[in-house]
Amino acid sequence: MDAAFFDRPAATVAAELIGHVLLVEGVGGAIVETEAYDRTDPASHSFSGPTKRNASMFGPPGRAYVYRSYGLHWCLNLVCAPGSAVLLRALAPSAGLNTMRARRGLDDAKRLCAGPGRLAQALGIDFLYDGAPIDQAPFAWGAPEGPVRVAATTRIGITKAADTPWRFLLAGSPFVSRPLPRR
DNA sequence: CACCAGATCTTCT
DNA sequence: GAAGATCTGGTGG
Repeated sequence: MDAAFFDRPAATVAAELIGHVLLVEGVGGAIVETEAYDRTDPASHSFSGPTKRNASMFGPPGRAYVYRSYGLHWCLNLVCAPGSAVLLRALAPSAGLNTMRARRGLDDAKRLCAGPGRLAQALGIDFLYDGAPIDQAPFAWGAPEGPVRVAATTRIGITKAADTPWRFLLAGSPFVSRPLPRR
């Protein structure tokens, strides 16, 4: 998993990331839910051009873009082709469970990393990680451990481009933030 | 389980 | 001023 992997359209990377294991300081698990945002996407932070907040999205691929959501949560993105990024929305926790439980003040593994704010809190992500290279320590990657079935659906919590099917999840996973809609 | 308010930062109007 | 890539704890069915 080197920087070149991320130097492609965000939707491609978002789909391929499903099932890969991500660890930060040895804490994490398999990615089960992602969303893609790009430069031409009205829902994206990068749509209106660079700002102080989104500067990382316009920097080199393979870095982190961390922003504050609703004034209190951190959200972790992986920067892809210029102006695009993948939002990490959920993990299936497998390493450092007790660390995540302590950070989240919660026992239930199904809710430890189910949602972008929860995931960032469980992994100890904050603004200090903004711009950090994700192909180096403290980040570590592992290949999917079995067959991966990826489902695509619409993204959550947005009003613009609400019909764009750029949310990807591991079919049948109990660790996603919200289940795949019926039909 | 559905709905709702509150917390409170960054950008844009 | 208002809206937003959210989460939590409350109330009510």
